[in-house]
Amino acid sequence: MPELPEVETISRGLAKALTGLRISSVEKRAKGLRKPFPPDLKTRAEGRKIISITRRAKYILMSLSGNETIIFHLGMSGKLVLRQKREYSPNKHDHLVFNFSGKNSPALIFNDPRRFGLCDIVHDENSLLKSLGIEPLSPEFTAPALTELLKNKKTSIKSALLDQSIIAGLGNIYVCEALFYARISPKREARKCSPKELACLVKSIRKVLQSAIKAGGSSLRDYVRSDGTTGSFQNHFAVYGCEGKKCKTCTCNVIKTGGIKRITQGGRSSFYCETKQK
DNA sequence: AGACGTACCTGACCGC
DNA sequence: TGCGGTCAGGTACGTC
Repeated sequence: MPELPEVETISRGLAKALTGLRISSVEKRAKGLRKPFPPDLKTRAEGRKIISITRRAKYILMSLSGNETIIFHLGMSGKLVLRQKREYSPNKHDHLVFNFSGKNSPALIFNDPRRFGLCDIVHDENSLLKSLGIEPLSPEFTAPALTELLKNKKTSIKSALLDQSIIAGLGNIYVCEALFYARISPKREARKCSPKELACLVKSIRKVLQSAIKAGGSSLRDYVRSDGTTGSFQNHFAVYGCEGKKCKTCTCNVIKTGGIKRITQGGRSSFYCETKQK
C-alpha cells in the first residue's frame, strides 16, 4: 500500500487528531503481523501521553511521554483509521485498537488484511530505522548526494531507487512516475546515469512526492486517510498502471508504439514510455 | 559485499 | 456459481 506520500498524509492526520491525548487502553486482537506485537506493548503504552506523531521513510513514529516510541509500518495493505468509540464494532483484520482518555476522543484502529505491517514499541527510536537511507524531501537529498549514492551500483536504477537503505520512502508507484519525468528508463544501470540526469531525477522525485502529498496520496485498493477519505493522486499518474495508453503530453502514434510498456524487474511491474525514457 | 530470488498473507479479478 | 491462476502500494532473509 502506502509509500511516502500516503504515510505522510496519515501521519499528519493522526498528529492533528491525537497529539496531547493520553492512551487509556490498548487492545490486541491478534498475536502480531510481520512479527509478534511486543508482549509489553500494553503496559508500556497505557497511561502515556502522545507528544508527537511524525514520519521517517514509510514508518510512523508515535512519540510518547516516558521516552517510549510506538513504531507503525503499514506494509502493503495496512490502515490506521480513527473511529468514534461509541460507533466502533470490530471489523475483519482489525488487529490493534488504541483508546484515549476523554469522552469525545476517538479510537485508533490498525487494520491490515495482508498482515505485512508492523507495530513495535522502543526506547531508542533509531533501532529499527538506523539502516534507512536519505529522506528524499530533506535538504540533504541533492544531485551530488544521489550521484555519490549510486556511483558503484550495478543494479538497475529502478531497483536502486526502491532500495530503502539508499533512499527511504519511495515505492513502486513513485519510482515509475519519477523516472518518467526524468526521462530515464527503469532498465538503465544505476551507476551509468549522468550527473545531469540525476539532477533531473532529484527534481522529479521531489516534484512527484510533493504533488502526491498535496493530493492526499494515491488510493488504489486499500489506502485511506486516517479519517477514512481517499487520496486523489491516482488520477494524475503519468505511467503507473497505464500499460498500452498514451503517456502524458504524448505525441507518439500509440498504434505504432503500443503506448506505455510494462515489464517486470525484481518481481515488480515497471511502467515506462520507451520513446521518452532512455 | 552485493545482487537476486523467494517467502510472508489476504483479497480482487479474470477466464473457463 | 465456483475454481484456479495471477496480481497487488513492502520488507526480510537465504543463497550464490
